[in-house]
This record gives sequence, structure tokens and C-alpha cells, in this order.
Amino acid sequence: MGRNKEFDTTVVLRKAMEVFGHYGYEGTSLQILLDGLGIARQSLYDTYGTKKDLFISAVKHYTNEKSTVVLTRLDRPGSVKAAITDIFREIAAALKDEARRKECFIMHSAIDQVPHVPEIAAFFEKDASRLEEAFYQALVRAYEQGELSDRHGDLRALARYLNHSRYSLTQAAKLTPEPKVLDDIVKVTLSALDS
Amino acid sequence: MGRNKEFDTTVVLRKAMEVFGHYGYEGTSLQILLDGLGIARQSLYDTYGTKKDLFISAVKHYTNEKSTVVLTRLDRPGSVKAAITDIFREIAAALKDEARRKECFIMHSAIDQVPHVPEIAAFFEKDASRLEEAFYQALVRAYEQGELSDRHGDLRALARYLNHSRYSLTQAAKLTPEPKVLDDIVKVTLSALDS
DNA sequence: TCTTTTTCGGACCATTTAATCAAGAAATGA
DNA sequence: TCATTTCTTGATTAAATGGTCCGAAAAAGA
Repeated sequence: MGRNKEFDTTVVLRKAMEVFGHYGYEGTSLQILLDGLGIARQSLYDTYGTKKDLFISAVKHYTNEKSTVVLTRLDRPGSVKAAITDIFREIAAALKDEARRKECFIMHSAIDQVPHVPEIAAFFEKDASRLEEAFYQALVRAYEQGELSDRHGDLRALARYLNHSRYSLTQAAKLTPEPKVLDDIVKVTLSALDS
Repeated sequence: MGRNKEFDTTVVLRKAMEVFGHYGYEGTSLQILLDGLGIARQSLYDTYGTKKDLFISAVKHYTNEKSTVVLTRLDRPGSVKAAITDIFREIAAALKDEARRKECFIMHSAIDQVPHVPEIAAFFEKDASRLEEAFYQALVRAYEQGELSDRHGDLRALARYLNHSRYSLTQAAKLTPEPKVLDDIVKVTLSALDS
């Protein structure tokens, strides 16, 4: 019994990504936050806890969502190169989409807080190592399948590079509104896999 | 006549880079800032103006310093590949040095402010296009010198990629304290120039 | 000595901050 | 009907915010 929630908590979480992504964690005042979420102040505290709690929830939700997509693609049977290409094309597409683009920028705000919020630091560390390992395993499989030559040598380094490149694309997007630049970066990034 | 300044304004500017780099622009309270700079409040306002003025000065000073190094190397006669390799090795070295590393993180704080401080947005836009052009001209020269094959094709894309990679290394450094990871990323990044 | 400049520190300002408490209205299902 | 939950709003709190003003001490050169 009791009254139902009038807002979808994950929809509001996405809005939080946008707001925090635009203003940064410290740059987002409670007023700005509430205006962006479209809910009343008390609803925020009742549903998510403090401003920091909401921020952490938004960061985790965003990261998990993105990581899941990557992990799924990497586990997909068949060409590993094709899977990795898809992953990067998908990121570029998200960053070129007016609506989805805004959510991505919470990553930047989150990285700001790494030195100050232990929970976020620990979360990112775990996520990064999980993804690095997934990339590595996929690359090993690619090698076994004959998709990579000995030229690529250090697959561990290649895995780290790919995971880092994935993260860094949002930074590039924040610095330039030009879609072509993003495409250029992705293209050259993927050329690291060429034979 | 009159009393001399007791502090070196550029030394204090470097300290400002560290403080802003660590806490972010909004995350840096005036108190934190003054403690970090080691000067009195009034001295700050007399010398640099407001907190925002100081931030902008620090960002510009840092960026100009780094860009100058890059432009100088790219103009150096001889192997372009060697020059670019040097540029990235130098960045990695800075990010691995306990002291210099801290200053670099002001870049991250600066990018946060791009959507909110027009002066910073304009400054970065100019700086980026200048460097992209320098990379491009250098790559053209490299091609003419026989350092690059037709495989590399789109030199404009390659230039954008290199400039972006340069920026993004600080992000990688912020996410991991592991020097080896940085080296791995640089190694693979530079492999884009391999024949 | 005298004037100028800088340093330093405290006092002070209005504003904003995140967060809590309270209370009534609206909705929900037993 | 009744208990429960959420929504909305306003009041309030205590602390922190960036910035200004003032005055005295300390240099430095004329």
C-alpha cells in the first residue's frame, strides 16, 4: 500500500548524469540539481540520500551500463576485431548524439572525484581491471584465431591502450563539437589492430 | 622604489596549478587556495585578481609552456618520428615525476570549465588548432622524407589523433598510479607511426 | 628622512551552501 | 475507512563561500 513513486528512478538518474556531467560535482548546486531532475528536494533525499550519494549512484549506473555493453561484445563469438570496432563505433555514435552525449560527460566529473571519494576510486579501479582483462582475453583469442600477427606483440599493452582510448574519447568530445574529429581519432586508434 | 614582491609570481602560479589540479576549480575554496599558495589573501587579489582570474592565468601559463615544447620539437630538423617519440616520452616522464605530475592535472580542471568560461574555451580552441596544424605539417614533412608510407594515408586524421593522445595521457595518469600502464599506452600510441 | 609599495592579518560583508524538520495534500491498497 | 507512503512547500539551520576594507609593519629607493 501507500502512494506510488511518480518518477522513474532510473530516468531521474540519467538526468543526474547530465547535470553532473555539465556542471561537475562541486559545480552543481542543489538548486541546479533539483531544477535538472524535476523533482522536489525532499524526494531527492528520500530516494537517493545526499547529493554525494546520488552522484555516486549515477556514476556507478552509467559505468555499469557502458561496461556491460563492452563485455558483451568482447565475449561474442567470431571476429574480435569486428567486436572492438563495433565498441568504438558505438561510443562515437553516442558522443555524436545530442541527447546521449550529455550523459557521457559524467565520466569526466567522476574522474575529478577519484582523489577525494574513495568509493569512486575503488569502483573505477575494479572496473578498469575487469575491462582490461576482458580486452586482453579477447586479444589472445584474436591472436589464436589469426586476426593478429606477431607484430602486435605485447597484447597486455594493447589491452590497456584500448581501454584507455575508450575512456579518453569523452574528453575529446568535450573539447570539440566536430564529429569528424572524433571519427578521425577512432579510425587511427583502431589502426593499432591492423596487420 | 617601494618594497619588492617577496614571492616569485610564476612559482606561485605553479603552485596554483597543483591546487586547482587536485581539487578542481569549484572544489578549491579560497582557504585551500591560500594555504596551497602560501601567500596572504590580499596578496592574491593584488597580484592576480579574483580566484577565476588566477585560474585562467594558471591554465594559460601551463598550456603555453607545454605547447611551446611540442612546437619546438616538431620544428626540429631531422627525423619527425624521433621528434614525436620524444614528445610523448617527455609527457610520460612528467607524469611519472612526483612533483611535475601534480601540475599537469590542471588540464583536467580546465577542461571542466570549457563549457562555462568562454575565455578558456576560446583559448583551448586556438591552442588545439595550432598544435593540430603543427602535427600535420610535421607529418607531411615526414612523408616527404620517407618516414611514413602510404599505409598511414590520412595525415590530417593522424595529426588529430596525436594531439588528442597527448592530452588524454593526463587522464590516464589520474586513473592509475602505475607507471607501466602509461608506458604501455605510449608504446601502442606511437605504433600508429610504424611502417 | 620621506614616499612608495608590498606583506600580513583580522574584521567584515552579503550570499550561498547542503541538509533537516514540519505539515498538509494526494494517492494507494488493505 | 484507515493506515501507509509519497509529494510538495516553506521555514530553518549552521557553516562556508568569494570578496572587500582597513591598518600596521616592513622593505626599498629617492
